Amino acid sequence: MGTEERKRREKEKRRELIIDAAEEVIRKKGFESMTMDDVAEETELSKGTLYLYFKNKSAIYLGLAERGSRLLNRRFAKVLTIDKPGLQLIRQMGEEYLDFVREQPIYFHAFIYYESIQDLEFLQSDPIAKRCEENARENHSYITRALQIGMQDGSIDDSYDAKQLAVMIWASSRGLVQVAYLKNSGHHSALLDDIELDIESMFKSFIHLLGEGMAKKE
Amino acid sequence: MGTEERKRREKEKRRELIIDAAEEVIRKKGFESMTMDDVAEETELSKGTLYLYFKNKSAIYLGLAERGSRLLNRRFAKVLTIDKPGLQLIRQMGEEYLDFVREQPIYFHAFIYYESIQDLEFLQSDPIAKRCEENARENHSYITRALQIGMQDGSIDDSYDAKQLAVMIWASSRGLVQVAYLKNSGHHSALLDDIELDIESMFKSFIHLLGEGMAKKE
DNA sequence: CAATATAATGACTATCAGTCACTTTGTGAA
DNA sequence: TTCACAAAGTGACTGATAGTCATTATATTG
Repeated sequence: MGTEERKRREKEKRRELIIDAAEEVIRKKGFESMTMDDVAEETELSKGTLYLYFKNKSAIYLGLAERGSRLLNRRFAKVLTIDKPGLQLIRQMGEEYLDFVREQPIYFHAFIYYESIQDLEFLQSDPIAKRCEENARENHSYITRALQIGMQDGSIDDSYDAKQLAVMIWASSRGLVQVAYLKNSGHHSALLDDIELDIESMFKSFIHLLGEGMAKKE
Repeated sequence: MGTEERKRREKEKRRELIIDAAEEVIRKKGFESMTMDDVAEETELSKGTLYLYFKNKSAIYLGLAERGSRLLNRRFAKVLTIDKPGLQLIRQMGEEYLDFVREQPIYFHAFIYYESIQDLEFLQSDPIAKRCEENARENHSYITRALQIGMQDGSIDDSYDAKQLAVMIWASSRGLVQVAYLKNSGHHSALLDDIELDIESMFKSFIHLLGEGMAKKE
């Protein structure tokens, strides 16, 4: 009988509901202020039950990061279906990343949280952490793919190593996007206010700069 | 009598000692695991006394960020004294940043912490937070200065806005440097391991890429 | 329907940030 | 030097909250 299977699916569904609730609580109270009691109330479960579905609070945050990285990957995958030069695809992915952070800042916060986890044991044993890792890998592969396309169509200098370049683009964009995140979320910074910069145009400018650097020289 | 002044200095000294202790505790136990009791023990003060010098635990972390940003600024200021083309100076600052994070990862962690603070009230009232802000501004001015030098000596394309470009360089480098930090600190990432990349060379490559992008075209 | 397994519960414990009534130390006037 | 007062220091206490576990409720199955 498919009881076994049904149970597994129901458990997965419940996990998703708990993550939904966590998202809702964070929307109301902020990321760091979320408590397990809040999530319990929001889900209408008891606190103890939460721990049947998630090892600890970290695991819930990780669940958010996993969901976020999945959503981001979906956007990137879509970009790859567009028929344009590789360099354009990279540009488009940058735009998507920025939009993503603006529309769903909670997930970006969860990424930051994920990266702050130092507990190796936890990172290697938890299946959600594993999926985060896989998602990061998938994300990297999309960027690499776009670069390879660009190298073939001549829009990107093929003397670079695509995989390494992908890491560079990913990491540096992350830095830029984080600035966007900081501006959006509470963290006020007079420096950023002063410099008359809407992030949008700065990001465009940055991608242009990268493009210049990557472009094939004659 | 200079009693007033002496007291002020002693208070400042004590604050520094507490930050020293916090650093030591973090070295032993990790950033997030530091407790006020730990710091109290390390300083051989009572917990209550800590609160006479720091409003709360956040303020101690902030103290670390302030110290860190001061040290980083010192490095950047030094670079500016070198007589080389602007583009070279930017390159050198990148190297310094990377070294800094490798040698003093605790401060970089404190930067991340600082950025995660959302409490506007606290950020605007706390004098240490103010100094962090000032340090960030100073840091930005060093990068801007190097860019301006580069624009004058022709090593950097002067069609960019120096201030805006400085933010872009700062933010993107931050992303790269963070990868270095992740590799060093506990956070294991199979993705980063797989791609045969020592950060050193990737960072060099990135600065080269930026350089290409910023370089004056004929 | 009874026996057993699985899921859910919430009172409880441990930890830790932050407080405050009390004690100790320092200062300056008599 | 001594006393009164102020400033600095203390640690037991409180409140919040992550995580546990003995107990209860529900589902499954022979």
